[in-house]
Amino acid sequence: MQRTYISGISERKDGDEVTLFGWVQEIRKLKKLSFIVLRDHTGTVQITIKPENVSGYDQITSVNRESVVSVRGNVSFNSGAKAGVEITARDVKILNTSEAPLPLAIFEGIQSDFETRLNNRSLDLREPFHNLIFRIESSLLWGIRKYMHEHDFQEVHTPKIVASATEGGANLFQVRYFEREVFLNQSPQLYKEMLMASGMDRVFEVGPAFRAEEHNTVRHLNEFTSIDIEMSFCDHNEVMKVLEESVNSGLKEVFERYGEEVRKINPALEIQKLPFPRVTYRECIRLLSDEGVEAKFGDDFSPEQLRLIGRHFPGFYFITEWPSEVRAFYTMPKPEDPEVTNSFDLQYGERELTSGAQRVHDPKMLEKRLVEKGLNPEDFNFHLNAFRYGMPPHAGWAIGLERLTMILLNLPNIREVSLFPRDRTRVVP
RNA sequence: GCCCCGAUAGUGUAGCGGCCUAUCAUACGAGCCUGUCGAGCUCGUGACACGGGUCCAAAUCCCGUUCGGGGCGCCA
Repeated sequence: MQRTYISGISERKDGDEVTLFGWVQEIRKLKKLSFIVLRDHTGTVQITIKPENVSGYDQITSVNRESVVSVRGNVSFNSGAKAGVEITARDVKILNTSEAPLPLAIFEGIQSDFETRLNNRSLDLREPFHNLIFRIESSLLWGIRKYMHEHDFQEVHTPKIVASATEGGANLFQVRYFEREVFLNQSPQLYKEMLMASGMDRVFEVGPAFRAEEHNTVRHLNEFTSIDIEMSFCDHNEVMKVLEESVNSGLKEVFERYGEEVRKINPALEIQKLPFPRVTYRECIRLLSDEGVEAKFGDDFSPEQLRLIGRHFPGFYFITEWPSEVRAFYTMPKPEDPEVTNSFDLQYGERELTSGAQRVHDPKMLEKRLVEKGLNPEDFNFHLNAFRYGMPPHAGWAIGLERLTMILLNLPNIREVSLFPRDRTRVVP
């Protein structure tokens, strides 16, 4: 007995016997026969059940919606079913029943609140679109991973449990670690740099990052998936190239697999020609001032300002050469203009996707930058040690997988792209 | 952290001082009908977040609490 997926039925011949597994999405009970709409992760199909063909007819046709069943039956292409095909059941087994009523509306033409959906996330994910989001995310990541492997990047896994609140900036979650207090890492940054000192040359990591920020917005999560790379003997320009190429590789994979669906969800999305436009931070300030909006050098752009800038650059573009005030201590100053850095953000319209930069590789300069940022170099000894015995010049970036997927599908809330989102208040389920 | 907004059946909503023993849809239950396919029809089930106050009268107005949504700030 071999399982057939619902999407595979169309390849069968009329009369073929198939065995399907799935959920009962709908039951229509008539006098002389009944119909079940059966769903698996590949689609839905109508099952025709006649009392004379199956045993346990009454029990089968009175099962609650969303119960799990197996169906053995024959493919029928000439049945009058609107979909053009249906299955004439020979044997239906109830594998597990579902309670009723359901705690949220999935197939009733009613849009439940996101809150209700998240409280019942496993049920919510049965809804084909919600499910599709994650298959697309998986393809996207696969496309990026493929690019990394093809370009000689080694996938690594750095610790998420770390000893000290090191990097300044974002707040860390404190957790108990036996008799000590430790932290959940906010980024693999320091570790992937240390791997440059170990001669790994090109690494990438896909893993969770934790931010104890009390933000309450549609684009922030307190736990998200970070795609990180670090690369030796290169500057920011080379990793920007890696970034745009890998993003395109991810998009290509998505279009190959889910092109039809994605074009429906977000018709504006396309694989953009390389290179993506580059605009410097200073140019952005000028651009804003031309529009009559004051922007002070040394400040980050506000959402409002990013909206204005984004209007000039539909799609992907880089904002480069950020002032050192708004960049982390490890960011390399631009040699011929040290007020700014060899850094960049990848943007999509008004939305920020990535931060990256060439890093400081000289331990003396790194120490100096730590002090300038008000941090204590002592706390960074584990990191600085890696720089004392021959650290190559290097650069890298980090991109949020959820942000990227959200932009791709033009979704209004990043939580849609997280299976079980962690935000300011939600830690369950 | 600041500002604004909200909470009515399982789900999603209408109502915004008396016409509310609260609308509609969907769900759920009973039945009728029909190769159905967003099925149709009939009947039924089911709710004003919590606590206080104002008022002759509160789902409706006020205060507090809890929970939620959005914006900003913060945020590699």
